[in-house]
Parts: sequence; structure tokens; C-alpha cells
Amino acid sequence: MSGQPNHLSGERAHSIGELTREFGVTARTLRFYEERGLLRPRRAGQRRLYDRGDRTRLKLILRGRRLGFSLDEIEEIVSLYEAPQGEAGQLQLLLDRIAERRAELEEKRRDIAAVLRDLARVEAGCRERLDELGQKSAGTKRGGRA
Amino acid sequence: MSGQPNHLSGERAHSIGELTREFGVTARTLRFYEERGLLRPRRAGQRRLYDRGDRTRLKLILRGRRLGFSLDEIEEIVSLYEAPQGEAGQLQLLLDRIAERRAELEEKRRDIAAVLRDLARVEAGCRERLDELGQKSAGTKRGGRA
DNA sequence: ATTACAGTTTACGTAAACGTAAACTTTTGA
DNA sequence: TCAAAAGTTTACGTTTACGTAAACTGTAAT
Repeated sequence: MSGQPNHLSGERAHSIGELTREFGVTARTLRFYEERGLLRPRRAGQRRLYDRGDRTRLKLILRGRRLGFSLDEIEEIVSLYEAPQGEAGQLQLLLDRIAERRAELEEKRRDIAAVLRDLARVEAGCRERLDELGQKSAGTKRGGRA
Repeated sequence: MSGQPNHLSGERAHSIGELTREFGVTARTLRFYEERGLLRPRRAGQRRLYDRGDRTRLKLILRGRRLGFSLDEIEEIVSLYEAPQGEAGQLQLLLDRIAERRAELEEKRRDIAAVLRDLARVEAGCRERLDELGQKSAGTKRGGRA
């Protein structure tokens, strides 16, 4: 059941404070994610110790958060990453769930493209208008009309 | 101040019920968005009437929602679409805000690419494992070993 | 020894985005 | 004409994702 004993490798584990600074989240958030089962840092007595695997998971979590997924969804997605075992039926279910997520992500991608396109249009109109103003301003300032 | 009098064009306006069915949202949601100032359908007496412009705005709102923007952010983004007027200073501010949003959107795009890439890797490993199982199964079922 | 600091648990508080129920009016089809 | 269907306002409830405060523990530096 246990993965690689990360704490035996030559990598330093991080305190909760270090994590907050590195990722720009509060300690409350990290503890909350742990309570939700999204993170499982080991302990040195009472204190939490975050190793490389925990940091990787946190990156995944924050990535999902930026994309507007709920913590439930994020949990599902992250779990996909860590379930490459199982027999044929399980694997097929996994493939199905991956396909669903992919579809959602591609919808989001289309949404992003649409917004970017619209913003580009607004920006173009904006620059056009600025150019017009620039012309008039130049004409006025340098006495172009007189 | 008034835009085009959409209700004079030859387009039908829609009831709240029609909108809910078309967009898969509840009436409560539409009223809530109106309360928040995101939508402003005109009225026929008491009842709300949504014209093409309202539907366009709603599409934008839902698009932003799918991307995980808060209603405050959505309001800001939608307002960018409808503020192509103003003098030079205003226009420059507008361009700045567009640039900010663009940056956010591109971060989201990178996040999506990363998740898609990771999912593709999991999927590949999954199919590989399925292939192995297929081999073994074939060997067993058709007596390949015996 | 004591102060400061980082971390811990426990627990109540909160903003956002609606859900849900009640009580009432208006439209509409039989 | 009249009952069902659709819409309206008002108001309290709920879930998610943390914020915030209190009270306590362990470690470090003065």
C-alpha cells in the first residue's frame, strides 16, 4: 500500500509555513485540504511535513482550482492520476472517466478561445478609436486645421 | 443612453421559462443575475421579457461561469464588451483591463493543456495495461500456453 | 526563565451562488 | 368561467471553501 518512502530520499520536507509562502495559500487552506482528504502530509510529532509528492498534489489541486473545478471534482481528477492499477473492468471505467474530464476540459478550452476572440475584437475597436483621437489631437495640437 | 430598441425589431422576446429550458438554468438563477445587475430584461407588466441582447449576455455569463470566474469578475468582463466609448484615458484603462483578463485566460489555457497532457499519459498507461491483460486473457482462453 | 514564534486543534463566522417554500397575481386552454 | 400553468415578490435555508479567533504546545533565542 505504501508508495515510495519519500522521506528516506535525499529531499527535504517542508513545513506548513514554507508551503504557504511557496504557493500563496494560507495554512488554513492546507489544513482544510487535508481534512478533505486531498492532502496527506506525514507528521513529525504534531507538525505536518510535506514532501515532494504532497507538493505535486498541491500543484494539481491549485491548477484545478484555477480552472473552476470544485474540490470534489478536483479530488476525482487527482484520483485519476493515482489509480493506474486494477483489472480490465476498472481500467475501462477509468478510461471512461478520463474521457468525460477531457470533454469538460475541451469545452473550457473552447470557452477560453471564444472570450479571447471577443476581447481581441474589443481591443481592436479600442485601438482604432484611440487612433482617431490621436489624429484629432495631433491636428489640434500642431494647428493642423489652422 | 438607450441602445437599439430590440423589441421593435422582428425578433421574438422570450419568457423566463423559455430561457430556463434553452440554457439549462433555473428561474431563480435568472432572477438572481438580474438582482446582481448582470441581466436587465424589460417587462411586460410584471413578467420579464428577454430579447436577443439579454440572451447574448446570458451566454457570456454562463461561459464565464464554466471557466470558474466569480459573478463579480463576470460582470467586469461583460462590461468590457460594452464600453467601447470614452476618451483616451478611459480607452487606455480599458486596454489595461483587457490585458489583465487576457493574461488570466492564458494561464487557464496553460492549466488546461497541462491537465490534458497528464490525462493523456494516464490514458496511455491504462491502455498499455489493458493490452497486457488482453494478451494474458487470450493466452488463457485459447489455451495459448498449454 | 521567559519571550517570541511557528504550529496545532476546536469551533464559530462568512461570502458567494443559488435552493426552496409561501403567498399571491396573471395567462391561458378547456 | 374556472382551474391549471406560469410568473412574481419576499424571505429564510444551504453548500462550498475557506476566514478568524481562542486556547494550547513545542522549539529557539535572549
